[in-house]
Amino acid sequence: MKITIKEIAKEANVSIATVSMVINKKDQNITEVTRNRVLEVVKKYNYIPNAMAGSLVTQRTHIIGLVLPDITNPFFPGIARGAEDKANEKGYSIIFCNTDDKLEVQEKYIESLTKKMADGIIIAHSSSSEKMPEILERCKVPIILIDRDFDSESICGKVLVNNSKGAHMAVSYLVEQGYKKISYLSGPLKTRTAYERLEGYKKALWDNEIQFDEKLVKFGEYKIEWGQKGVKELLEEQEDFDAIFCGNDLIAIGAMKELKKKGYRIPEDIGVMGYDDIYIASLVEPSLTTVRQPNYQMGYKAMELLEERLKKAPGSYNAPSEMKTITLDTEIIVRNSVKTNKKVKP
Amino acid sequence: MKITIKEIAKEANVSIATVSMVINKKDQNITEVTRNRVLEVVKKYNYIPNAMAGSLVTQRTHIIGLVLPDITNPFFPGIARGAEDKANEKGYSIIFCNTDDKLEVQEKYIESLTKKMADGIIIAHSSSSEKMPEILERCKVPIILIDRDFDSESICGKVLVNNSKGAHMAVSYLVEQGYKKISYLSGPLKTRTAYERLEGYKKALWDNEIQFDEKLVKFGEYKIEWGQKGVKELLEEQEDFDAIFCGNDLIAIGAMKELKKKGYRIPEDIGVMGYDDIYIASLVEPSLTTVRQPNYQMGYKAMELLEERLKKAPGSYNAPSEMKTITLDTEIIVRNSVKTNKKVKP
DNA sequence: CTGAAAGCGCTTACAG
DNA sequence: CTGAAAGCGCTTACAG
Repeated sequence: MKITIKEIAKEANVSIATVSMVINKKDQNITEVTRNRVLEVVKKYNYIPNAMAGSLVTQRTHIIGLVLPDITNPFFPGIARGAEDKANEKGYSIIFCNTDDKLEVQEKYIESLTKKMADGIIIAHSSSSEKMPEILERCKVPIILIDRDFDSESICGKVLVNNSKGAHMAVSYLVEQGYKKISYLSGPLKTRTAYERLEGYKKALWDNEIQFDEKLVKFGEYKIEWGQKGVKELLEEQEDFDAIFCGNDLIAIGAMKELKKKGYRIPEDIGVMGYDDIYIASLVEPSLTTVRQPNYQMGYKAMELLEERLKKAPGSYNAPSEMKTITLDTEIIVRNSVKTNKKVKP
Repeated sequence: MKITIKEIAKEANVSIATVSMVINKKDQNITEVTRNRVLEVVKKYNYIPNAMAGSLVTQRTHIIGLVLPDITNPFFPGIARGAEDKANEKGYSIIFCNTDDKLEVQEKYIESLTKKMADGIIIAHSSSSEKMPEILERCKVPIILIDRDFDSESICGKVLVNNSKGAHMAVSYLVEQGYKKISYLSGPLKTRTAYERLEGYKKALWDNEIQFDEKLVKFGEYKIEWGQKGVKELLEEQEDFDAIFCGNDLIAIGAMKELKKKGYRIPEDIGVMGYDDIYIASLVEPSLTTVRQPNYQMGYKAMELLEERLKKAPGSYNAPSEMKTITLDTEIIVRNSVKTNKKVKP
């Protein structure tokens, strides 16, 4: 069936050791002539070495496990793509797994990855659980955490997003545009994102010497409907607001819909900021200004971190002192072509 | 470092052959006592066998390559998820690759998968190329094609979508609702999808004894802007139409936007059908009726096909006679809560 | 019912 | 500069 190193060696009249060296470019000590002879035979038979056999002796598979809740959730493809790009660059392959945020499933995948001798694991850990599954604790390979923070001895790196800073940027941007009474239509407070963004919102107000008014902060769901409802509530309660910082893009879309329905112009009358910069937002509300999550970067950086770790000797993997955390910043995407008339004077 | 079968065997006072048999459940011939002794030691040391070592002798890695243009394109996560679910069910892992529709990249990935001894490959082949890359032709493992058709000896299965039938269903649905002058706002005709959907559109008209009118068919891009522009054109040209079948959801969104702007009510005055059923559509136009692509099914079925093939002996893989094609049907997703007043009488 | 041995396809000291 | 040999961690006939 498939041709092996043995056949190549025989055909080229050299030992398999020589073939191996030529193929792996460890051939400083091989004559030009021999090398070429080998290379020719390799080409002639389209010989592709069996990496698994090699892995068995090198103890490196160049396989990385990427454990995500669900690739179908628009949040994750960017991460996957980033990780895959970096992996490819460095000669790694990525096995991906969908856990649906279920701990048993996650455990099963970790075990499968362990069996298949993955060199490392990048994981967006299930938020639902308070404790790291035992199997991860026991896991012998380097683990990089993404997006969701978590403390554990066995983690060798983290790549997180600065939600608080993102919110701070968003609110500061609104202030810069001249808005002063900024409402926050948040997602559910029990989510870490909502909480962190609330912190950023408060800090931005503080930094700009704007009084925090809790009546302007409302908690709902990360859905379009909540954006509509939230705006309705604000209007009904006759709150005095001139801008809305929305917990995510869906809320922003809902808010804009409702505002437009009531006859407000955006951003002239009322400013609106989204968060997450999902594809949909730019299609539905082409003028929506949003905070973009660095998803691609997150995946890319995670893989980068992992690769650096893997360059080291297997022994020194999980020294806790070696833990590295990267916190990525978000970015403001301004799409408003219309100028607000609330611009502050320079 | 990691414990091996040798240690387990020694600790349990049996040979490694026995341990292997117990672990792989080929233990019909092993005494209850021996088995338990082995199992105990396995548990004690949390022994997880090295699958790669096994693969070397069984010639099966239980790794499948999934080659896609770009996981970031909303069309693909569903496919990936479907494939992964089935793979997981059957004990396979999936390595995923993004080719960006570039042939060189695709070749590189195929080679990498070959090196890593993937048992099979599921591929959405780059549309840009006319010929199958040589490396795929040479590829020794079973290959399943998804979404994009292509002829090649080395293909052992295909999972495609019946675009023509999908369009037929969509147009028939509109007819059923009482609409009679149905326009088709298509994507670019050079794409296979646009062409096939056009065929379905024509056939549906024919089957319902409606005269085909080429002035009602317009080709543009798969974008919101084209939906708006297309409607504008139809109105300006004073075409007589009472429904629009749109080439995809984005076009449908644009069309609905424009129609509403001009004061038409949907679906009372004018019916609109989308195609693809992307997430965005249901958010933006909650009442839009669409044709749903069976993406998840496509991935799932592809993996199923592959797994069946892999159960057979390695020798019989690529017999062309064994080629199986699965054509999946689309599904109409009706979201209109409002009833059209054009309903045909029963 | 269980074990000794061969072998999967490589890499890597080590000798020469 | 190149080859013989050991070994990576398993599975699988084959003996007994």
